[in-house]
Amino acid sequence: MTRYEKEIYGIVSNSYEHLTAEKIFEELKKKYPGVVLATVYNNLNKLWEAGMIRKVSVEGMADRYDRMEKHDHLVCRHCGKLADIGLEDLTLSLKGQLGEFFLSYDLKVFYICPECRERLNNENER
Amino acid sequence: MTRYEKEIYGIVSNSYEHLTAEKIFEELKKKYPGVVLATVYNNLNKLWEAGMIRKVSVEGMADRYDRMEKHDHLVCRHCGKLADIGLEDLTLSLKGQLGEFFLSYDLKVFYICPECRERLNNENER
DNA sequence: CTAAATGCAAACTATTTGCAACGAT
DNA sequence: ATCGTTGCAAATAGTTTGCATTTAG
Repeated sequence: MTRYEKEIYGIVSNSYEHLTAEKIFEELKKKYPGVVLATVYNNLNKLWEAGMIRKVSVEGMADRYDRMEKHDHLVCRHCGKLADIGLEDLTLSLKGQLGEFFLSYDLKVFYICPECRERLNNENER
Repeated sequence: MTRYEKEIYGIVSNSYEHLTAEKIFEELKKKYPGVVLATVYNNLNKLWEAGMIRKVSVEGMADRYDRMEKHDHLVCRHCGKLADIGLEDLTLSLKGQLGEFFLSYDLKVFYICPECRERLNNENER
């Protein structure tokens, strides 16, 4: 594992935010000002292919990177922000339905986040 | 509803494939050779925002457009192809866990599709 | 010493936007 | 006459690639 790979893995897997490549790049630059964005992308892809980090894709937004630890995502339909949520594990049920062909799953739940809800309420009251 | 909107809605909602904007564009051109890709994107977005079609986003691939009818997706981790699958409906369970804030959910199941499985097997036997 | 990792710039893909012309009410 | 729709070209965002250079085992 190279310097950057290790560093990027650390950033992604220790964060509870859902960082874009750009954010990770900014973070990494604090310690290694010389690093370029392409290197970040290359390492993110390597880590993803090695199954060490997750990539989270939501229509219209840049991909986010996330720690592996099992959890699902809430996605605000208003502002696009992600939040973690631990829902019932579907693995067994899916394995039952699909057999050994099952690899993994990705469950996203759409909602309106508390901040957006509040904002919308305020706008309506006026 | 405009000509193109209607046409595009028809293409997407009558197809069991998971079409990209590009494919829809090609389809539409057969009937309306003058249409441009930007118009397709604009109409797809309008339809999506109106809740009339789905947009399916998988990391690294162009977005796919799909009919609304409730179903989940199998995604091949090898070739990226999508397939429909009807899994147990999670709506009630999620509403129970999240309350009225719940809007909808998106469940993708990753696997290796039959074609890729076969291809991989053949390669191994050699 | 060698192979892999990095920097850099350029390429590329998917998608969106601004604006002028057009078309339907 | 007006307002939304379209064509067009250009812009943008996100991401990948090729190649020369550097770095690490």
